[in-house]
Amino acid sequence: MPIKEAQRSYDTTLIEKKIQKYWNDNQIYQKTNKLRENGPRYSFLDGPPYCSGRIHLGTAWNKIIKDTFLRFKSMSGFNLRRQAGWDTHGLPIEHKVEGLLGLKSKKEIETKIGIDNFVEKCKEFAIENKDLMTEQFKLLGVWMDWDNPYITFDTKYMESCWWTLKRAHEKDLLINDLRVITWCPRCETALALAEIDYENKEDPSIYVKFPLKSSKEGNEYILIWTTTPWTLPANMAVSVHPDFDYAYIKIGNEVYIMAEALVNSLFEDQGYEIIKVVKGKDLEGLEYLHPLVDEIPVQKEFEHKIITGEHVTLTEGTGCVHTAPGHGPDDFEIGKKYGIPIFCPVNEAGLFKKEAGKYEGEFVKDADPYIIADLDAHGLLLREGVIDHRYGFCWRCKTPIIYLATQQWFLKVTEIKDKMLNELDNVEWIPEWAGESRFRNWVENARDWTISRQRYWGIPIPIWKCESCEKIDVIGSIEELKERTIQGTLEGDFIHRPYVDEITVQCECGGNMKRVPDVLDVWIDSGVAGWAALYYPQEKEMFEEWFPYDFITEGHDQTRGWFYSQLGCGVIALDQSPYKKVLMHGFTLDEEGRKMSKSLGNVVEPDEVIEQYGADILRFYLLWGNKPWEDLKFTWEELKNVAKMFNILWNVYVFSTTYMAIDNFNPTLYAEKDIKLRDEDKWITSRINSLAKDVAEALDSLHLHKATRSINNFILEDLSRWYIRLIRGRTWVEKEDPDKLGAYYTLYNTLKLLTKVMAPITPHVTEEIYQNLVKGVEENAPESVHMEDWEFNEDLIDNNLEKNMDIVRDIIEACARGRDVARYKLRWPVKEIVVVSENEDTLNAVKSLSAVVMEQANTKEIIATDEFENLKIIAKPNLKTLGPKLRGDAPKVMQKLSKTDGAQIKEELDKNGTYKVNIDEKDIALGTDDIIFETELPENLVSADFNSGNVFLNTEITEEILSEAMSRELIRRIQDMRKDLDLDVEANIQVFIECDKGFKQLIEPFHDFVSHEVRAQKMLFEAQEGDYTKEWKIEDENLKITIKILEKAR
RNA sequence: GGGCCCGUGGCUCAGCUUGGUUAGAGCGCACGGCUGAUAACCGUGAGGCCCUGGGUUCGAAUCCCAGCGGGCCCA
Repeated sequence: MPIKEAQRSYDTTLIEKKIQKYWNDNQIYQKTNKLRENGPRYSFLDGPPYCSGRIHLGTAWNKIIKDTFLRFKSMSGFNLRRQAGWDTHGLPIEHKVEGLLGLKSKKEIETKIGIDNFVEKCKEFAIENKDLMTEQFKLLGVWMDWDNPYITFDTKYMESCWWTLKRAHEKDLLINDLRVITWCPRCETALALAEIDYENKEDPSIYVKFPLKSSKEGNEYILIWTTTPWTLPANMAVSVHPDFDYAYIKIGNEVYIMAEALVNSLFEDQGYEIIKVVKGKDLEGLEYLHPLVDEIPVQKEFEHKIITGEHVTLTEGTGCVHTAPGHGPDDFEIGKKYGIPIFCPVNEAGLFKKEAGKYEGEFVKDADPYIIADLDAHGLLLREGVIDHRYGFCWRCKTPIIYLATQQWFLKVTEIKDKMLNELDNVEWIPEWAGESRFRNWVENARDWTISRQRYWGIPIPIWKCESCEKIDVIGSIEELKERTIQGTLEGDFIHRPYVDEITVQCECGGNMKRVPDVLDVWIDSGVAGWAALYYPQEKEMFEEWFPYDFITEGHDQTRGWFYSQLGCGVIALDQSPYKKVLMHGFTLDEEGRKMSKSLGNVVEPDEVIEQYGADILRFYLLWGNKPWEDLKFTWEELKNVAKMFNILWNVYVFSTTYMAIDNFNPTLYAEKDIKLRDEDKWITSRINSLAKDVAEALDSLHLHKATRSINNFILEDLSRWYIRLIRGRTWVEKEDPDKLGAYYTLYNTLKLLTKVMAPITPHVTEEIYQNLVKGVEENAPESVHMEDWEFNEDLIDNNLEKNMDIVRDIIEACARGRDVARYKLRWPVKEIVVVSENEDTLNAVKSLSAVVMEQANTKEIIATDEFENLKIIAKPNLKTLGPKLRGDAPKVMQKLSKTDGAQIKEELDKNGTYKVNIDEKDIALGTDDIIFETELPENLVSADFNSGNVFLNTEITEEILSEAMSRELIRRIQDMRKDLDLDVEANIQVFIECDKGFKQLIEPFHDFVSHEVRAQKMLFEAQEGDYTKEWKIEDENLKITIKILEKAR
């Protein structure tokens, strides 16, 4: 099957559909993997996207980076593991399903439809979304093991997760503790730090006076500031910094205690008097009255004192910090230190409990105004305002989080932190700062990880607690569970809630152990992916082959997410980091640099882009627009730009196949001796091999932007703008000419290597070209470009030739500029071009590539020299010095000089230091300062600069030149007419020309040349009937051209 | 308040690691050219306090310090 002429236009949709079908029908992905199965292993772990329903541009980018790198690795001979992964559990799906089922609260899940139905529904939803998203990824051309992914709800996967928890327990890293943690009152569950989003929010900002007990007159107060009035019911103390200065200030009849440094910021406009200043530690132990004792009777039972703590700052507020150990981590810590009861009158739904007295039943945030009003009524509200500040929100339901003291399960990350930091040293980060600075900083500040969630759709926490002796056991496998089960069945999806809740196991003490009803934080789910995806430790073989992973890549949000959870879980389970190399990539932003979000309405869907431009163009663009680790502003304009480049590539391909098809070209039929390679052929061969080398380096180091930019530059500058231009004439030759074959042969190999180089980035269009071009003629070639080996020939790289060509291009461009200035058309040859440069490399370049220069500059002769002798040197008197000296003789000297050859004057002046002028019988000696030399271009010469010199073009029009120029003008007209007729390139014609005798004479010497160029079997200067006649004007010549078609288009 | 990243023509970005001729592309704009790759393509031109201020240096877009602005993460 020979090379076929390509479709005229680049139809991405058609090509991509066709190619994807080809891959499917022929199992190309499977065959490609099989081909490499004995190669060195390279393991990759897919960060599992959440099954939310649709992929967005960021997820697309993520998978495209992965796909490109992995395809490159595959072509480089590696045996890959590239299993896709899916994150399925957790709140987001629970929310969606709650919505679908019309449930309004957590309670309704249990009361209205039951946990079993709810969990089943969540699972269905996840599967549905997984399938939808898989299709979307496939449209992008992403090759992964889609048929065999790891899924976090898979029983075996969850089993590995349980094992991890057991490991944690064995190492004493799993604890149950009362702590203040971040809590979502909407979802009624604990949240980990990684599950909190920060956004700006308006809150009340109030200053409250707490009356001091010791005050005799009842007019002394300690002043506090808070933005969460609802935490005041739980106030148990006020913290001051032991070393700061605190002032007693008097305003009117009242005395307030606050940090001296902040007095002015608060009371600047008021008259105040500082009575005394004491250290914070002097205030310790002072008792005050809770401001809301009337509303909250329980508060009467507690003592309220001033305590000291280092956490107090002077950045805002009063330096006296309202302390509620039930509602703040710092407060909790200091409360424990002072033995203050952890009073928390708020329940899991964020409603005040009975202990909150008057506020019972109220949602905390809604109680703010009542509390403020009550404070005001007691005369304890000093000031009230509004503050706009950053506040944490539940990352999925966007409810403002609150802090609550609850009993939760934790992983003691603080104890393994050092080990994690150590392991970090073994990981290679791209860019380096992502790991060395950013991630390291995050790990250094790690806290214990709250892993229990009071929800339903998740991996059940594998902790069983004895009803009699309260001992806990962590079950690490299904086998273990089976052995110890007293009650419950281990069938179906027993490992999920609610079924697992019914399984009770035997305690050592003989008692009955029941499962702790929590599920795990979803970040554990993905954190264990490294071995859970390999079903370790239940199965060992795959694990030994593939673990740890050579490479992962995710967005910078995963610093606190997957990069972290994997490292933590890895150190807990296996004492090591599960990954060896990480590329941290950026986010996709909109054109203004804003995050893409539904609320802003600026979301760009990958499908939308594919529809308009195709997956390949999207892929190339995403890897081209920016460095991978920087955020990418998505702009349609830039996409258009990339599309343009592909159009040009396609044009090159069309051009090539057009001629190769006509001539039935087959590169396998020729030996070196049958073809003639010109310098430009060797040059483009060198360039494409250089490109392959550069791209290999760029891809391997994940500098993907460098790869795409090199490719872009090669296609536009080297291939399209230069090489195709240089070989045009040769492709037009009709016979079996070694020179033409040289061009085809080179073009063929260049395109072939280019498809390989681009295959990882744009897998469809390269496959399309490969299938026609390469598979058309090379029977033994692999079935797919993606099964080709990534290789290039270093021996074919000729840096010197590349450098010379650069110089020559520069010179040819300068010639074009010169012609432009002289209004001398490129179609008209020039008599001579002189390249002048003092740079030897430049002169050598011109000499070695003179054929290229002559043809492209369209000149009859080319001269390279270090000095241009044809310049006319003009000597002029320097009137500044001569005027005063010569007075009346000055004009005479001027005249004399203008008549003498400047070069001669210069020569004499250089030799003797003076030049003598004879005027009116007397000699006047002129010194160096007296003469100014100027150079002038002789007539018919035009000059232009290039990087390392000048070119001079001789634009004198001789009879021969005019003759050739007119012939070329004529050719252009006839070609234009052929195009009007939409003739096939190889169609033959007859041409009849009516014109002046003079014009005919000019054309006569080029009769054969013209006929050949326009494929005219006959060209006569006479009027005859034809298929198409058109009148033209060339310069001042009027003529009429008639074409007669000899062969109809095929 | 802390950590990290970014700041280069109107727009999108190279260059910065390793300081050195005149800071490069593309888009857009203006002008010109080409016409068998042609619903394309090519060239020329205008357009830059390289965020600001200090410092190091013979020399700074590049290195150092401080600040400003933006982003992400955290407190």
